Amino acid sequence: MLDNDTQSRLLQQYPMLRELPAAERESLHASASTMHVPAGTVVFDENQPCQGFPLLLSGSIRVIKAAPNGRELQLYRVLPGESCILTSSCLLGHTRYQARGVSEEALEMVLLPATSFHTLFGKHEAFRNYVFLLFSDRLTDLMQLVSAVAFQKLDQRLARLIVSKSNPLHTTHQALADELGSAREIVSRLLKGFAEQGWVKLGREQIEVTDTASLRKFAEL
Amino acid sequence: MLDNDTQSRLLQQYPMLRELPAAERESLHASASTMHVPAGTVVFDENQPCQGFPLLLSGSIRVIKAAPNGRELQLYRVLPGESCILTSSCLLGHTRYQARGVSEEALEMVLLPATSFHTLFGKHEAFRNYVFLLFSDRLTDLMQLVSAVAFQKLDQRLARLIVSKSNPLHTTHQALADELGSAREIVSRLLKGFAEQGWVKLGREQIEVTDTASLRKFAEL
DNA sequence: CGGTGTCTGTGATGAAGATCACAGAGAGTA
DNA sequence: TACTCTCTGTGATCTTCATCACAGACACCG
Repeated sequence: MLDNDTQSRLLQQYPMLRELPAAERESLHASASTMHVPAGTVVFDENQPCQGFPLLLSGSIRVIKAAPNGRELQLYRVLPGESCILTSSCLLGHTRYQARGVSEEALEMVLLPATSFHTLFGKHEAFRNYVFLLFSDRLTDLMQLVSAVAFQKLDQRLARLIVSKSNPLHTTHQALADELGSAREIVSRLLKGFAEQGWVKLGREQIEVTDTASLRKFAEL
Repeated sequence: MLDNDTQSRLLQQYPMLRELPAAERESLHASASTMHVPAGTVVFDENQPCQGFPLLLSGSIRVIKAAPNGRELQLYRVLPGESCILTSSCLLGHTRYQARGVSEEALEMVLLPATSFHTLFGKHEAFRNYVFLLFSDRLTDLMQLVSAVAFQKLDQRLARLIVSKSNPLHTTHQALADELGSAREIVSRLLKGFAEQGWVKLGREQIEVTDTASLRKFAEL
């Protein structure tokens, strides 16, 4: 059961829920539950069956593939207002998770039981369309990712990653490496190169982009 | 308008169409058209808008990402009974193709106009579920592919590819390289290695697996 | 202040694959 | 048979990236 505050925040993050008839929304509120998860928690993991459909209110989830040797690669990131498409895939395809989800910051989310998800999905076009749009976006992302990993050099991928974030960037080289599926040293060296070009200024846990134009050009964006 | 023979073959390949009410099936048959495409044709290409929803009766389509330098990587293959999920994604997300589709053998297919697709999708659960299952399967495939490309060595990927095909394998090294997103020479050398292990026998446009067990084991299957 | 842990810089070394450049082998065709 | 294609084998070389091994830098905390 969701309290009033949560209900209104849910509607704010997921406007498509407004299109549901009031009765349906009521029963959604009744069957759902809220969850709080600290940062760095494994929310779901490879080969796990899927519990329910999460609606993120705050925080973010990194969806990653982990390699046996400890390296990892980020597939995509789930933000509030989105939902984990992997979960939809599990629920609809009756399969198991094929990747790992880790909370990046503390999460606040509403968990919709599988049955409610199926009901909503079967009955309401708005909900279906929402899920489908997410699906289709993720598919696009993944195809981009595949071709980036297969054909692009790491320096370009790194440049792209950096310009895609908000400017003074607070993160570690290791985190960037994990996002790219590479090793920390490589990222350090490449960043040094960028700095020598005058494109960025480096500091501890900080990267400041000083020449966005050149960096974008290099990233072929 | 589809003729009777085509209609029955369509139902054979796409059993879920049987679950549609007869009237709906009629109008589908009326609005759809058949298409024949020779082998090696680009059926759709990156950044193209999407025309309609193809239902494959025979032949197969390779869906690939092409790199600027001429190399390519196969994302997946569309077989009769399946449908191109990229197309669904385009139609539902109102985006453009993010990859290229090339007919492998001559294609025979039924093309459903976009409007019919949307009608079917909106009205009929059987059709929706079908599309969704495909979506979910592709997503799984793509995630596997990403992690293979990012973390696996080429020899393992090649081994896996070979054991996944029917045994005496008629294909060129170049074709295998294209499927893996690599270069022909590398594939040749790796195959030579497999042959030296006694796992395969090589001939012109032919690879015969002589020790499936070892090859599978090597591929970690 | 010193101690501890995390983050970063950097050299050395190695492995996997890409690229280039041909040579030779099969197979089809005039 | 000779000619021509395509397919395959193979060496040499180069780039990129991974890995290992530390050292220094910074930040926090007792």
